[in-house]
Amino acid sequence: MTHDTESTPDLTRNQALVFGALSGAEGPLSAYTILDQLRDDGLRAPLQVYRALDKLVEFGLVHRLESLNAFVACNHPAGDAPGESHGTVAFAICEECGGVTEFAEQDVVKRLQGWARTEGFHATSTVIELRGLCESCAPA
Amino acid sequence: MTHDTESTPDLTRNQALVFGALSGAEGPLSAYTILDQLRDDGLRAPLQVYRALDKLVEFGLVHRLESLNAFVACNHPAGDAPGESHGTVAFAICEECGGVTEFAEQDVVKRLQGWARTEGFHATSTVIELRGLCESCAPA
DNA sequence: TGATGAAATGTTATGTCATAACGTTTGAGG
DNA sequence: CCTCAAACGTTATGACATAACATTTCATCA
Repeated sequence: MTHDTESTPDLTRNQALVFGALSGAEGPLSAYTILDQLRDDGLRAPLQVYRALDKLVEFGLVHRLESLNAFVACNHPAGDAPGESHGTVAFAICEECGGVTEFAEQDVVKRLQGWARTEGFHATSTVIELRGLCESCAPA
Repeated sequence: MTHDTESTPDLTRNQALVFGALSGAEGPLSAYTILDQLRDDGLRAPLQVYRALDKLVEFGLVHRLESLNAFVACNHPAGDAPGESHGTVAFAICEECGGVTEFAEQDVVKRLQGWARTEGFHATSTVIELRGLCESCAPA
């Protein structure tokens, strides 16, 4: 144990390898793409990657993009305290360059929570993903 | 041609079969579940279902739930003119009973559009899905 | 009427994403 | 040291989706 008030937990070897692959990537990666990149590091089966991904998502270090069946390293743009990190975030996914922008729109989340409250729906997770073209890739 | 100002287009046989299966279902169905239900009607291959689904989604009669890899018949709760039907809608998916509630929160959409505008992101589609427990299934 | 072209269809094969089930290894704490 | 939970390794299988190619349907129009 590396002592640890409540920050990022120690990663196991496989978790570190998978997180490294995602951190170094320009965009989202599928589990099988990650596996291919890590063959030389000893990973051999999809399950090794999926198990690491499950944990990394649980730790909040990685996000799963539902509309892509792929994963990205978390990159929320600024101040988050160690204890309680982020809540719901949204993603803008460029279909041209593959780039993903993570953002938090508190008003959006509040509105959705409001709807849920009035309907008695108890949300455990929320998916918000925009698909389209980023500024660089959009036609002039 | 059944003349047609700009309402729902005529469906082909396969499209009608698939739409019928989704309309009759209590919750979302996967393409393969639909296929199984339509074997007796002559459907034999996944592609027949996927092609029909593509069209139905294009027509706005069916929605794809990204976080479930499944499909539901559209059921937006009220007034929509024939010409321009709905824009972005959101879904609340109960993980206990499988029920799906479709809803439109215009403020949420506006906020996301606002973010996109300021970032220069040109969204072509938007996914909003809440996962959790519906009122009936939530613990007392 | 009958040529024609776009859309839909039928079929086989394959690609991609994800987990079940089993046994083994690792390592912190008693 | 023992023990137990967590992580790991491996094989097999399940679930979701599309490529490629041949054929049929049917509204349009010369």
